Amino acid sequence: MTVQQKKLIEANLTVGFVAKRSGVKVSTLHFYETKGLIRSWRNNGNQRRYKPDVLRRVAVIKAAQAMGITLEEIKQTLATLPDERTPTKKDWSALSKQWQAQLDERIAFMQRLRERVDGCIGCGCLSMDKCPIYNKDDYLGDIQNGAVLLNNN
Amino acid sequence: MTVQQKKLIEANLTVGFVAKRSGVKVSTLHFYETKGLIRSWRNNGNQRRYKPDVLRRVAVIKAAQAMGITLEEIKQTLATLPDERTPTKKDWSALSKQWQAQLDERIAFMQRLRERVDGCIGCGCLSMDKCPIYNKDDYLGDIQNGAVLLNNN
DNA sequence: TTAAAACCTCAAGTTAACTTAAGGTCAACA
DNA sequence: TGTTGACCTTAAGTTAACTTGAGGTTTTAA
Repeated sequence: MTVQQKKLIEANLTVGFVAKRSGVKVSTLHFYETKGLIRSWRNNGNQRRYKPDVLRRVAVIKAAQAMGITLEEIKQTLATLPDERTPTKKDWSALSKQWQAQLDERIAFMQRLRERVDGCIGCGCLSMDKCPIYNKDDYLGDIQNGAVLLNNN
Repeated sequence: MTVQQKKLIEANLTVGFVAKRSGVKVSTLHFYETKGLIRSWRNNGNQRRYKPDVLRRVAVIKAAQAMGITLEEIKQTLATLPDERTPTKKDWSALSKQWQAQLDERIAFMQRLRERVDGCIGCGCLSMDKCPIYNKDDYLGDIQNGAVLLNNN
């Protein structure tokens, strides 16, 4: 049995192990901890140790980010998970529900935007008086409080 | 006839006018200019003047941003517009086509993500050995080069 | 037991996309 | 003709989400 397998079974994960398994850097885990998104305890030598469910947490954080949710919002939502016990299926389900709705909204927004792009940006009405694209009340109002997609490469 | 109407007709827009009409700040227009996204010439008193099509350009920039396209990418795409003449319907159409495809991709990505969130984050398989969420090759691979949505409030 | 690998903290750096500030010039209108 | 509002430039500040570096300690494995 390797050390890592042992660690896994003992449910007592090192930061390096969590980093490798979750696909984020050690520095990111440190960072998430300072932001209150994940938690750890320390061993005798002051090194971080994690419960296995941190992996799910990180996965959820990443998924939520990919949906366009900020770390701050994610933190808020993760805070609704139980503090004392390990989250159950039901707990994670509730999170999923919250973000589902947001995601639906964003998809709808993008679809409206696509129509707009198709219908308006490519349209022939280059006159400033007539083209709705020139009217920010009509056009940008939607975008103002909408979503922004970014590449994270 | 107001001064602004006059300006419009003379096709010789001030930065303040463009800012108001396009819904961005004057500093943003300055910024876009330094980034090569829009252009202006100067009057005798060294003040910026714009052609009316700058309004469409800014609108297009905003729309593209809302689709998750970075300013750098937008710049690349805008560079395909003709330099010498005012862009026509056809020119803008071509841009629209390029971004349509990207937008479609992103929407599809989000939809996959939603399924994933629904099926996986909320699922019961909290075991690290079995749940695909713990396997970054299977799960995070998609996200790695995917999109990130942010609020821009 | 000892050297390398992994870990620690804290401060500073990074990128995108802007915004704000300071200090000065120009233009519009009463 | 003055004064207020619009502009100008340049530099520095801002926010999110991390990353990098320096200098030092702990663990692991041969």
